[in-house]
Amino acid sequence: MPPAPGDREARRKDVSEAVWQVLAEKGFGGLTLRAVAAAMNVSTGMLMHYFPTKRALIAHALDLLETRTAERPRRARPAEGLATVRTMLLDILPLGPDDTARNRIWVSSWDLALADRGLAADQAARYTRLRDSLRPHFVAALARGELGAGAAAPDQLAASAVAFTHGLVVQALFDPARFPEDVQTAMLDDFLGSLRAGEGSSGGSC
Amino acid sequence: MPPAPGDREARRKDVSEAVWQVLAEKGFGGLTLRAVAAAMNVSTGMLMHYFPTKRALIAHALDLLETRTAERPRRARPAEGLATVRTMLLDILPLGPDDTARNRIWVSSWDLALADRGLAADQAARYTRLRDSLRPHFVAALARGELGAGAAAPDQLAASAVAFTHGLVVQALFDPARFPEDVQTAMLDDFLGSLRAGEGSSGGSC
DNA sequence: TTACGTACCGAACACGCGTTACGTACGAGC
DNA sequence: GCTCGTACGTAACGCGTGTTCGGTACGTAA
Repeated sequence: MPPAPGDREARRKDVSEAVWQVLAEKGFGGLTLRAVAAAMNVSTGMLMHYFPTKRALIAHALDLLETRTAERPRRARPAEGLATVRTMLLDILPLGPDDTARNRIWVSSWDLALADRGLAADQAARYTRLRDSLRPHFVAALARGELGAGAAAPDQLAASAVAFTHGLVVQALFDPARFPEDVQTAMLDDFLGSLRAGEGSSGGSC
Repeated sequence: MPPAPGDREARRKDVSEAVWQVLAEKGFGGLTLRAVAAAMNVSTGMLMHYFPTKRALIAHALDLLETRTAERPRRARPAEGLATVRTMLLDILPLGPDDTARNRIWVSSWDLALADRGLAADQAARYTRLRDSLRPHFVAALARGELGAGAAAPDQLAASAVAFTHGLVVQALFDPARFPEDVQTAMLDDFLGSLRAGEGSSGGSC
């Protein structure tokens, strides 16, 4: 057997780190074999030993993006219902450097995804999964009476929450000074508060 | 004086059309001089007579995007207040082919913008302008009592509305089957309805 | 007519890209 | 010992990119 068998995966992790660094700085449009190789001080030929083609490297980059998103540190899920939704959406917003980098890379990937049918389908599936992970908590919120009388169906609520959150992400990425952590949090709380629709928070006008 | 002086602008319009076509198909990542030249059956050298460098052509593409966005056909603005907000946001959503293409190109441009400091500032300024154009109508809605008691400040309302709308745009672009025209409209109406917060629609629980 | 400046083409340039081929080092197995 | 397969590095290839350079056609000005 050749050298250490575990080294292979270790090397791929090094490559992942370099890929991540390049993506954070230049986005997918600037993801190039030479840039990745330069970021880890190796030759481009070495990269090809671990990723035979650039398409493989891009696929790995997207995998890496999805993995790091799935395995990011998350807040503890409190009670059921809207509070959980709030926590999940807070975990998405670019409140820290890591979240900012991750969101930047996600947004950057949309250019590629919109031009490639397969990648677009992947992205659509990701959105579906995200909405599906949110839906049961909206169902619980409905059951617990946390939502106003005019509340929409859980599917639509989930889609709206995702829309609001990602739209806020994009604005915050382009204008971080205008959307610091507390502003983002306040906006999210107001959005969720408006779903509560006149019950609970500040008493009604009766 | 050389040939017709008006021809110059006419030619630039032709180039604009080709640029638009390329952008709609390949996004900014696929915007290349040869692609544009091929789209109008001319040589790349001809392009350089009207746009000396690619950076100039990219700048023109962004200008074109902004112009076509500003000059797109718009719905008539009804009364003051939330109804106007609704109309303005409906004008943004990808409800038709033209709006879809425009939104695709916008999203595609974010990859470039996030990697370029100047372009990012431009995009941030555009968002500021969009929020500013929305704010007075939220002010009017507040004055007319169209918003619930717990409504946030007009600036924040405008930012939230933009967030919701653009987040919905992105989801609709990637999954148009799941977000047809009526679903988008219903989601927007529900979002605006939740801002009304327990007054007007279905009576409170008193 | 001559001179000139513009519009445009076709070919070429230098460069960066993804990819490939060749060469070397080195540890494992016989 | 030798062989072999893996892990690289080096150098180059072919190609597409943005850009440049002569060259031609043509309408205007003198």
